[in-house]
Amino acid sequence: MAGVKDVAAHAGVSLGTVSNVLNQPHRVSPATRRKVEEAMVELGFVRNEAARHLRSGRSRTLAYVMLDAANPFFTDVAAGIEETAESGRFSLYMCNSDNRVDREVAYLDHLVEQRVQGILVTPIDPEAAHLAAVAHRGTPVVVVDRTPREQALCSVAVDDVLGGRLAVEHLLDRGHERIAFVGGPESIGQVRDRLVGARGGLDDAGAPPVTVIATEATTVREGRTAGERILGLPRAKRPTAAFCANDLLALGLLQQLVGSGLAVPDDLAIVGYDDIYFAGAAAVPLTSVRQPRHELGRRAAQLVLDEADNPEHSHQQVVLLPELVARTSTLG
Amino acid sequence: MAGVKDVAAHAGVSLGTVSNVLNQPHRVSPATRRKVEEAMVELGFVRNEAARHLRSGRSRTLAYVMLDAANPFFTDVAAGIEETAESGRFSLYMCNSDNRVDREVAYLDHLVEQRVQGILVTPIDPEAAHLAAVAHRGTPVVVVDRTPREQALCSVAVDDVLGGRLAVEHLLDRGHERIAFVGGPESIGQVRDRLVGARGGLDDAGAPPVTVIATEATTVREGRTAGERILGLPRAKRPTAAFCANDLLALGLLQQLVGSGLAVPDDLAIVGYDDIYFAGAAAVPLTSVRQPRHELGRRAAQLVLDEADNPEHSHQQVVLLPELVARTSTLG
DNA sequence: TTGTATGCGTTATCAT
DNA sequence: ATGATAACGCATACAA
Repeated sequence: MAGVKDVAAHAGVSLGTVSNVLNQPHRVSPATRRKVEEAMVELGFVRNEAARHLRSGRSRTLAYVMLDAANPFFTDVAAGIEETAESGRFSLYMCNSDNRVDREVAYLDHLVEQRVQGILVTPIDPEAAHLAAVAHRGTPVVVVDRTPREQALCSVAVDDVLGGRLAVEHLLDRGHERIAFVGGPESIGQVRDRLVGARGGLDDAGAPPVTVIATEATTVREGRTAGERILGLPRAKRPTAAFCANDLLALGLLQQLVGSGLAVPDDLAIVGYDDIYFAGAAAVPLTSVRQPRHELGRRAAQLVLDEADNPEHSHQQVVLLPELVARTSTLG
Repeated sequence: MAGVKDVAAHAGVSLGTVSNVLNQPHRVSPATRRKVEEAMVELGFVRNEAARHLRSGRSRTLAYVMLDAANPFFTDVAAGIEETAESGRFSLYMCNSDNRVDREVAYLDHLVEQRVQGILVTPIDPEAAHLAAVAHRGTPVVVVDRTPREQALCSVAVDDVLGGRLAVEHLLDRGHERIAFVGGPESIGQVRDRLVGARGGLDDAGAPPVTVIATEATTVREGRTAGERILGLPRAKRPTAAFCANDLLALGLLQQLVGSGLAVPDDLAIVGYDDIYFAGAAAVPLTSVRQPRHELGRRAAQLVLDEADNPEHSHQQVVLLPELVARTSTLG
C-alpha cells in the first residue's frame, strides 16, 4: 500500500513536499501541488492514521461504551453525544457491552490503548474499579446515566427520585389512590430511586403506600407477567394505576391488559419511564417520565472534552431534571 | 505518559526486555518479568496501539457504519456482526451515519485511514461511488441489507420480493381479498421489492390488485397518516387487510386504528415487515415478515474477514430468505 | 536470558 | 518553494 514516500517518488518530488501538500497546502506551488495530488490518486494513497497519531499524540475520536445498544434510550443518548462530537469535529465510535462485564472491560482496554480522546460509558456497575483505572491510565472518562458514589469521575445523570415523585403526583392529580409500582430488582439503583421518589410523593400527599409488583428485570416480558399478577388481584384490592420503572415494563403491561380486554386508562392507568420512542407510538400512547436524553449525551461529551484539553478541569457530577409527558394512558 | 522506555529505566532493564515481557513472556525469566510488571503498574503504563499497529500493519477492529442506530433492526444486525467478531477476537466499532451522506463518507474515510481490518456498511445508496472507493483504497467492505447492482463488492441481503409475496399469501390464506400496501417512497429499493412481491403474489392467485397507500417515509408518523387515509375510504372500498413496508409503519397504523375505535384484525388485519422487537410487544402483537437479522450480521462479518485474510477471496452477493411470523394482528 | 539497533509512515524543523 | 532529517513508541532480528 502506497505511502508518502511512494507518492513523492511517483511525483518526482521529495517526501517533505508531499507532506506539505497534505498539511500546509498554501506553502506549495500550485503546479507541484497538482502533480502530487495526481500521484496520490493514481496510487490510491491513504493517510495512515496510526502514524500521524503516533506523532501528534492524540486522536480525534470519542467512544461511547453502552450498556445495551438495543435499548432505544441509549441510542438517543448516543445521538446527543454525537451532536457535540460532530460540532467539535470528532468522530464517535459506539461499543456495546451488552450488559457483560468482560466485554465492558475489553472495550475499555482497547479504547485506552487506542488513545481515544475520551470515553463515555454507561457502566454495569458505576463503582467498578476498572472505571477509575481508565482515568488513572490517562484517558478522560465520563459516566453517563449513572452516578458513581465516591469516585473522582465526572458523571451526568438524571434525578430518578424526582422522576418517581413526578409520576405519582400526576396519578394523584388524576384522582388515583391505589397505585402500584412495577419494577425490580431493587439492586438496580435507578429502580430503587424511582421507587423512593414514588413513596415520597405518596407520603407527602398522605396517600396510601404503593403496592410493589416486583419484577426480575425491566423487560417487556416481565411487564406482561406483572400484568397477569395485577389481573389476578381481587377487584377491590386491584390498583387503579400503575407506575412502571421503565417503558419496556409499561409496554408489556399494556399488552397484557389490552389482550385481556381491559381498557387503559379506564381500568388501569399506566405511567412509564424514559419516554422512548415506542412509548408515544404505542396503541394507547403512554404517559412517561422523560429524561433529557440528548442533553444527557451532550453534557457528557462536553465534560469529556473539557477534561481532555482543559488543564483546570475539575470533576463534577451533573444531575439533570426529568419531566412528565402526559398521554392517553393516563388521560383517557 | 509512560512508555516502554520509562518502564525499562524504572525496572533497570533494557527496552527490549520490556517488549519481550509484553509479547514473548515465556522468554523472560520470572524474576525480571515480575520486576518489569511492577514497574508497569507503578507507572500506569499503557501500550500504544498506534505504535504497535504502525509496525504490524493491521488492527483487530471491525466497524459497522449503520444507517440509523435508533432503528432496532440495525442494532440487531450489529449484534450478529459482533458475535462473529468476538469469536475471532475482534472488536466492533459502530458508527451511525443517521441517513446523512456526509456522515457516511466522513466515517468511511476515518475508518479507512485508521486501517481497520474490515468495514461493514448499510449505505444510503448502495450504488454510491465512494463505497467502491473504500475497497479500492485497500479496506475490505461488505454491504449489509442492500444489494449493489453492478459493483464488485460483497453483500448480504434478504430477498424482499419473496418477503412481499409471503405477506400477501398469508393474507389470502386468511381469506382477505381487498389488500392495501402501505409504504413509500418507491425510490427505496426495499419498498419497491416488497411491493413487487406483493403484486406477484396477488397476481398468481388471481386476486384483485393492491391498493397502494403511498407514504413519504417508513416511519410511525407516516403509518398514522396512512391510517387516516384508510379510515377516510368508503366502507365498501376499504381494504380488509394492510401490508406495511416495515414495522414502524405498521405500528403507526395500528395506533391510528385503535385510537379510532377500530378492531385489529377484525376491522383491518395488519402485516408488518422486519419483526423488530416492538412488533411482538405491541398491544395487538403484529404479524410480520422476519428477516434473519443476526444471520445477516454474522454472514457479513464472515465475508469481510474472509476478504481480509484469504487471498483467494472472491466477491459474492449472499441472499437470505425471510419468513413470516404470524401473530394476533392477522389471526385474531 | 538480555541488550542493541533498525524501521514502520508521518510530521515538523531546519537548511537550501 | 522545496528538500533533508529527526523523532513519535513499539517490535523484531540479531548480537552478546
